[in-house]
Amino acid sequence: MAKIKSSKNATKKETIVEKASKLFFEKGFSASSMRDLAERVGVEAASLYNHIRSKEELLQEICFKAAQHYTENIDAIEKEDTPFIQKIEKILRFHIDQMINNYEVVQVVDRDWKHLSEPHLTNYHNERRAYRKRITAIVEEGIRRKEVKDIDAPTAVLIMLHAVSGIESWHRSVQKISAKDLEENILLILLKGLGK
Amino acid sequence: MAKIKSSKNATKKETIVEKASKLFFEKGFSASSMRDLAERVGVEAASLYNHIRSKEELLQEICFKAAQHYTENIDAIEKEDTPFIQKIEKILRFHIDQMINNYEVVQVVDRDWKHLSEPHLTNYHNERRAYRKRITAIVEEGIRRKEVKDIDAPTAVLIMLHAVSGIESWHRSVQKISAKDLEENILLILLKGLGK
DNA sequence: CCTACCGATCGGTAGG
DNA sequence: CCTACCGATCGGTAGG
Repeated sequence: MAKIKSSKNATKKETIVEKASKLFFEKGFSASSMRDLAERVGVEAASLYNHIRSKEELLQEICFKAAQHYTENIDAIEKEDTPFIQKIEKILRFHIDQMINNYEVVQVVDRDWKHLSEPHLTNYHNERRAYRKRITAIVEEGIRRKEVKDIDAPTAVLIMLHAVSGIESWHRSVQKISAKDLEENILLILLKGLGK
Repeated sequence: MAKIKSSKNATKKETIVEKASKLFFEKGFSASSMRDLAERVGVEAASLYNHIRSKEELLQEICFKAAQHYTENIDAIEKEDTPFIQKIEKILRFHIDQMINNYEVVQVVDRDWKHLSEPHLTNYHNERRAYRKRITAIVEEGIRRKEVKDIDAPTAVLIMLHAVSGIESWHRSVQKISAKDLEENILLILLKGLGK
């Protein structure tokens, strides 16, 4: 409930992780240097290591915090007693919201999670697979109840999750469309299709 | 027409670019070293520079060759005298095919084009925008002719292009679904929607 | 195509 | 939090 948004009462480590998210988003994890990061934080590179153990720890923080956020959301949706097509809609709305309001983190996680080292790499990979499986189960139940078209559920999940990631480009564009309109358009396309 | 597919009569430079595509796909452009690449090609790192000018030239080759391929396809589709909803379907089929049969290149281009230096970065960015605009124009004409739902066309294009990129995960998965079934499922979802 | 090597930069540590 | 510095690795060149 207590959402801290880059405010002054954030830990120094939190500040570092936040600056790292933006840096990694802009340059990618591998092309980002600790000296780059230190400059943005406003200290010397060596000083960062009083708050973090390594560059990779930053990536771990980013990836697993995001994963936890995703898990909490799917927990809540699974518990709800609503039609399955509505659960799918809520999952989509959550991902759209994340991509609009937390896109640096989302993009870094999607693009750079492969740079995690073991055992974190395997752990993260498993979390990712588990998350997709839970969404797949919801889609499959939706199909069984005739609320969803008879499609291959894992394929549908891949499309749902990746279609939404396209909004990243929206941030850089002229943004002639509002965030709300964007959300409704995406839902319309994915739920009802492009064709008339 | 003459498609050479990693055959023996490829130039040494072509071999290097091909190996680079796979390496960049696996590790990302920035995390790939020329010594990595040299080992895969079977020579010393210094020897690569008899065939290429720099590491970045490899990325340029990959990005602009792909861009040319995309442009040729949209050229052909624009010329066709078919319903616009069919043009959209053909665009989708082209991208699905690329993602299934040429996924290393597609992924490298999408993930690492930002590491191009000027003036290539701007050139590539412009080509990308122009390509999307041409697809957007097709979607808009489809809407005008009532073949396509009345949606925000740029948003639809973002979704189309990114939804397809989700298939990359399909490669890593168990592949219980065939390429043909995958293609038909994607088209069904994007053209007709998830809902029943 | 190789050996030998360059300057630059990297992530990270020691010690205060 | 800083100065000073480490070994490793990077992209790339010289010269044959």
